[in-house]
Amino acid sequence: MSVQSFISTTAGTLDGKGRVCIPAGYRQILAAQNTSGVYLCPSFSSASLEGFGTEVLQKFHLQLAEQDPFFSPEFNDKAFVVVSMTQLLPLDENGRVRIPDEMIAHAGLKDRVVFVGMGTKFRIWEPDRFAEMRAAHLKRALEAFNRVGES
Amino acid sequence: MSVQSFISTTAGTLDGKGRVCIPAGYRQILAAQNTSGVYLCPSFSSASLEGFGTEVLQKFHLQLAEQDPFFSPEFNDKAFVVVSMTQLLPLDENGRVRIPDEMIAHAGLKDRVVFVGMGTKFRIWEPDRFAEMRAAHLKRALEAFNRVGES
DNA sequence: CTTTCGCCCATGTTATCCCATACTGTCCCA
DNA sequence: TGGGACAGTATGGGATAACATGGGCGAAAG
Repeated sequence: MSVQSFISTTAGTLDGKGRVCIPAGYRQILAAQNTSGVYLCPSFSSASLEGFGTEVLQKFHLQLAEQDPFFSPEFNDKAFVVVSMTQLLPLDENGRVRIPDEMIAHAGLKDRVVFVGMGTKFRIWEPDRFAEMRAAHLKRALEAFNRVGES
Repeated sequence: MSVQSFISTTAGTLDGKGRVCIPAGYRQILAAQNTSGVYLCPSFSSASLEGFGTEVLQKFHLQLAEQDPFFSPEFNDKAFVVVSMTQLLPLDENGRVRIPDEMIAHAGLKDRVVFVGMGTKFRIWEPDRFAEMRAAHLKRALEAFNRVGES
């Protein structure tokens, strides 16, 4: 079995209860990682949410376990940024999660969302913000491409 | 099943009797570590309290055992800070603990608290102090992120 | 005798579970 | 090649249990 990764972007909805349905393909990947639910945390560098399975978190947890929990400042720094902001959200039997209000606020979610595959993780965006962000990305990529073409 | 760890940050309250309700998820982890109650001690590096189960304490004992118990100054320092300040607090049947007054004073707790997952342990903060601390942490993390991005 | 602590019940809120329905793509057969 | 049936998927909403929190009472301690 090959290493599965989150790809493509798919649309979804955020209902009145603050729930979103995780795409079926993503759920399969999460299940394959022995993840009961999905890990979610706000992206600290963008207005979106990051979703992933145990694979990402476990790697991080192992790093932490090697360090002294009381006397290593490094431990506290690392643990804080990622671990404290991450939540393990359970899936209901239809494959949905309830997204905490702070996260909804952080990503500026309204009633629609997009899931964006990023390989080992995926992101959840408010559609308009995502379009903006993507346009900027494409523009930069195109500029870089043209620069190479000229030389 | 993978090693459970304390993640996410959740809000809670400190009532007039000096009690806080440990989040249900944390209680499960503590129970899984065969901890009857919760170990609590003042953080010596911040204005917060540290909570953990037997796992941390055991590891700590192993570390200490490797050192010379009589002639290592380090031993005395570590042992003093952690062992002597740590208390095993019992949970009532609703999952609450009575926090000793010295600890309430140390963390500057008033009527609200936040539980901050740190992997193998968790911390209890006064919300305003936590927000301050978190802002500083995020700023540093973001700076580091941008530095990497530029190079 | 007074105060504190531990124990237990009551309540409001929130999340979890469950069912019903709409939808979409896929497959099969005409 | 088109239409229809079906299965997997997505969404909405309602009932129920779990949780967090406040308060009361009795026992033990000072």
